[in-house]
Amino acid sequence: MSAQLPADPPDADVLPVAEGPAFSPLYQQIKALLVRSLQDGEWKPAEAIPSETDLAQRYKVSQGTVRKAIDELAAENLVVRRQGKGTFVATHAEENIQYRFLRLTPDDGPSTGMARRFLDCRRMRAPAEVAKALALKPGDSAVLVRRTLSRDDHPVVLDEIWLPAGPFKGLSAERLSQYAGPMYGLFETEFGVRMIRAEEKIRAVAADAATAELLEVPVGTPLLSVERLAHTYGDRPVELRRGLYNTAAHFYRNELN
Amino acid sequence: MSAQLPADPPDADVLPVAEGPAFSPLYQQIKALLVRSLQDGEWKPAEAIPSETDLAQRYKVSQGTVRKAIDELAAENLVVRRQGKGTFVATHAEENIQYRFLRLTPDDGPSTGMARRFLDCRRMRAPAEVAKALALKPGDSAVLVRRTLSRDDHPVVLDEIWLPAGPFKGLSAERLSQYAGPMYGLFETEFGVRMIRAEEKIRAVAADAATAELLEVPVGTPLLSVERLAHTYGDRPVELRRGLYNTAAHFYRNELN
DNA sequence: GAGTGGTCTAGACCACTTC
DNA sequence: AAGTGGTCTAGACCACTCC
Repeated sequence: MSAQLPADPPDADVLPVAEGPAFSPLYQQIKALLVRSLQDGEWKPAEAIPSETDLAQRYKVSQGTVRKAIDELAAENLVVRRQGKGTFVATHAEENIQYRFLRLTPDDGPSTGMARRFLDCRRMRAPAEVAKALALKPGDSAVLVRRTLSRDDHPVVLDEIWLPAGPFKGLSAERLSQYAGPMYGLFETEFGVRMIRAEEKIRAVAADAATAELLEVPVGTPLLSVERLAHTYGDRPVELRRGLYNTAAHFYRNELN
Repeated sequence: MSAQLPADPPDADVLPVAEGPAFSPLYQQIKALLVRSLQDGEWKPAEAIPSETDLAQRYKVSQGTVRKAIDELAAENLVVRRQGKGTFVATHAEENIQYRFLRLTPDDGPSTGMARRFLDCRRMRAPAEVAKALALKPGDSAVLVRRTLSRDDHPVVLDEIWLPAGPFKGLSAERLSQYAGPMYGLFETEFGVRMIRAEEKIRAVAADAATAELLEVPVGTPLLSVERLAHTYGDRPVELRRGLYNTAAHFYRNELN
């Protein structure tokens, strides 16, 4: 448990080793260890992690300290607590909320399902800005996926998705089409890449000719441009996505606190 | 502390009164009491609330229970903790982050200040949709404020802000202009209305003639339409705002978890 | 040094799920 | 009944701020 573990709690005259700049509380160290285990795949998505008491024994700390570590993981949506059952690794597959990261809502009624259509899936050298965003070496190759999402037979979203070719070897339009759930579910189960967190930059843009045709709107129609950079464990960027949303009958919802 | 307080903690044979449907943990009850005190103005914005030990005595619970209540208030940004100093009521005035709710970021460099210009401030009967959003009775009057925000002398945001006339009696363009900080700071200190939480609906729209002139863009330019409903304590809606953002050199940033 | 929030422990009991 | 997360307590000590 590193330098600063009390070992036997009170009045041990082993002072915490003040080794320079860092101080991190015990529960943060435990949290880091848990994240490591998640990252290493010790517990798979949708599986239960050990109980709090088990973990407390394993790390030689009190149950309350483990609890606080897990509390933070739950707040970050890395795990899900279920009273009486256990604590489970979060997953994008088999989620009731079909698209955890998609903030698009229809003007009327709640979110019904959307039909996916894959236009394209090909490998190429990553363009400079993609390489930069995904922290690829210049010359590394990337996968470009293009697809639309439709509601009631009308296309609403056009996505252009860039992925590093390395981890996503074997990704194809067929694989994508065959898989039933959300794309991030496929990434998780087939490629071992879990999306944890993302940042989006949103703008208003005019539809160009190609986009206009695919979204079935006049050229120049204002569209929402949503540029997403998604990260996996350790804040490593693993997907750059640009979505164009037709907001004639939908809106992007957000909560401010 | 209502029905379900153990009184003397373990093995009191006073069983919790199972009165129907609700069960709420002690710390939630404490939290509700604290919110009530905030709402009633017992502690003013930017003031310190009593220490955890004081509150524990006052409510006859342990310090840990008070702590958990305050933890949640801090997570909801109702209060701010500062180690060694105390816990303070959150405020929109005197905040380092000038605009807590404004998600607009310049493409280059960090967020510098924006220049405000008030175009309009007048009272009128609330239009139907405004009345509905703000839960006003039909015929109630509302205040409409219109303003722009500029960076480097270029207008970037055009806001149209609807407020219930009742709580905002005396609001005028002069008052707005004279006040230095963010508008929500004025609302807080002058009208006792604190903005706690907001929901935004975002769309892409084309600039109409009037908007185009104010934002100095060609008619038809795609703009971000940001419709915000802001709430005060108890989730009561108190502001409906529609902003039009020129996203040529700025973007709306968002974090997904 | 006194006061405040922050961490950690140990133990009891409650609520929920499963067998 | 057993196992899990959830609540609550009591007490000790640490880190930070201010005087």
